[in-house]
Amino acid sequence: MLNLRLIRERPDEVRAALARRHQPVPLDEVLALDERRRSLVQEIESVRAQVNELSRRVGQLRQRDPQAAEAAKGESRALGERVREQGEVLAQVERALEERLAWLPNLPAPDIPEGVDERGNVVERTWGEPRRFDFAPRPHWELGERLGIIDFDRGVKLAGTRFYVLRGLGAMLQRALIAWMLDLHRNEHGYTEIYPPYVVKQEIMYGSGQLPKFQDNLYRDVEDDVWLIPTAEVPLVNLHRDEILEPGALPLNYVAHTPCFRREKMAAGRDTRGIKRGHQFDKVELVKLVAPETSDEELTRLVSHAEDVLRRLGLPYRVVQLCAGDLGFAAVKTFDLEVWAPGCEEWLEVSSSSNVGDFQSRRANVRFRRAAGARVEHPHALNGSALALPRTLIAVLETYQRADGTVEVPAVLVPYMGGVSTLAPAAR
RNA sequence: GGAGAGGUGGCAGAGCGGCUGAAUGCGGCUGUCUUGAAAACAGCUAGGCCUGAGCGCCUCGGGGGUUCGAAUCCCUCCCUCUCCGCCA
Repeated sequence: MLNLRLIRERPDEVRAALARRHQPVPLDEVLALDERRRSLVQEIESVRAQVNELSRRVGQLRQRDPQAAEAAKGESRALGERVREQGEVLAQVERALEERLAWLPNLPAPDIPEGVDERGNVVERTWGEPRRFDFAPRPHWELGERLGIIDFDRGVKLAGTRFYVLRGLGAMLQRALIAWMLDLHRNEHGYTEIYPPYVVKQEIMYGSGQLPKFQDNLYRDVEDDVWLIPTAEVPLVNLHRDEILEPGALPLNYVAHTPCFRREKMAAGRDTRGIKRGHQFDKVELVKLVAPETSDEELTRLVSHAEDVLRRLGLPYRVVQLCAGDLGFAAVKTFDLEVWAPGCEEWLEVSSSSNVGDFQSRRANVRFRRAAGARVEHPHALNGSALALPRTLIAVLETYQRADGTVEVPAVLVPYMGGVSTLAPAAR
């Protein structure tokens, strides 16, 4: 949610910033509705003040001068009627305004690249050398089936297209990755581990910006009106909803592992091969709530924490900065990490880290105080995947495969695999 | 799921339908005193809205209603607690 006051006071700046996204935005409607709302509020409040004054007088007069009291009552009643009528108009205007406001994306940071879509993204740097093979590396769907660790057919049998089953050492390898990543972020990067609900109420989805715009991509239980989370970012960002954080509470650093559920309506038909894009996948997510002036440097730190995972796994990757036109709805600035998958021969987005400024804390009504008695402010929020499991799994399998079709387990994961250091076909 | 009790400020806890945005206590902040601290005393101590300051408006779990006027009465939903049932 953008600050309405900012839109009102500096509409041209806001308009210019939003234009960089290359999407139409109904800013003029917002301004007109705001104008209308303010004039209605003024009118209603002044009439209501009169009603309050009259009521006070009725209270004083009712013993002393019943007749005058009755007169005041009549006057007040008429005014009250007016307040009610105008109040309904105001409610309509406010609903319309909130609706428009809810659809406005965040303002891109001034220092990010210009661009219309992903073609405008900029590769910041790369790490590691893609491995050279003296045989033709297989894609993970072949490796997975030959090893008996990825079962596509039975996934479809159980839940339909875009679902799969991990089996044996495949399931174990994912679990090892999860446990190892959580430990890394907790022990070395200073995050607090959270186990959140995997379903949330509607207003929680609104708070992190998933609703109203991305309704089509969410799963939902209509009977209880709860929504399956598409990322742990949703519950984590809303953890302190409607709270005023004590001085000294920031920065808050959270890590959570959750499944993520996405209907992928917008990406229908894309990436249908393998486990790159499914309706259900696991992810280890990092979320920070920080003082506004620190959020830019905190983003750098967050990205480095995600990078650390790839480095320790020995997986070559590149850091991509998103241009203004490719930025997510809530984001101010975003860096993606793309890992090299030698089997399918593409760069896979395993992580996306964003500074969202106060966009989410405004929507979720999260506030903090710098000192006792100081005014309340909205903290900045940041989120980043570290990492998304299926794509990490793809990179591990394809990178560490051998000519005979077995796969070496990266050294850091062996202790988490109960000592297993090789994925082989017969293994259970 | 059934029965009962209850939801008021950071916490505890009052509140005949009218000067109660809310007594009182605790906690917190500031000041006096003190070398310093404690104690004592005094003051302050919710959030939000608006041509931004005006003896302005809103909020006592959410929403709706009655009334000139609702924390206080009515309806409804949500949540918490106790007991019973069920259960990973």
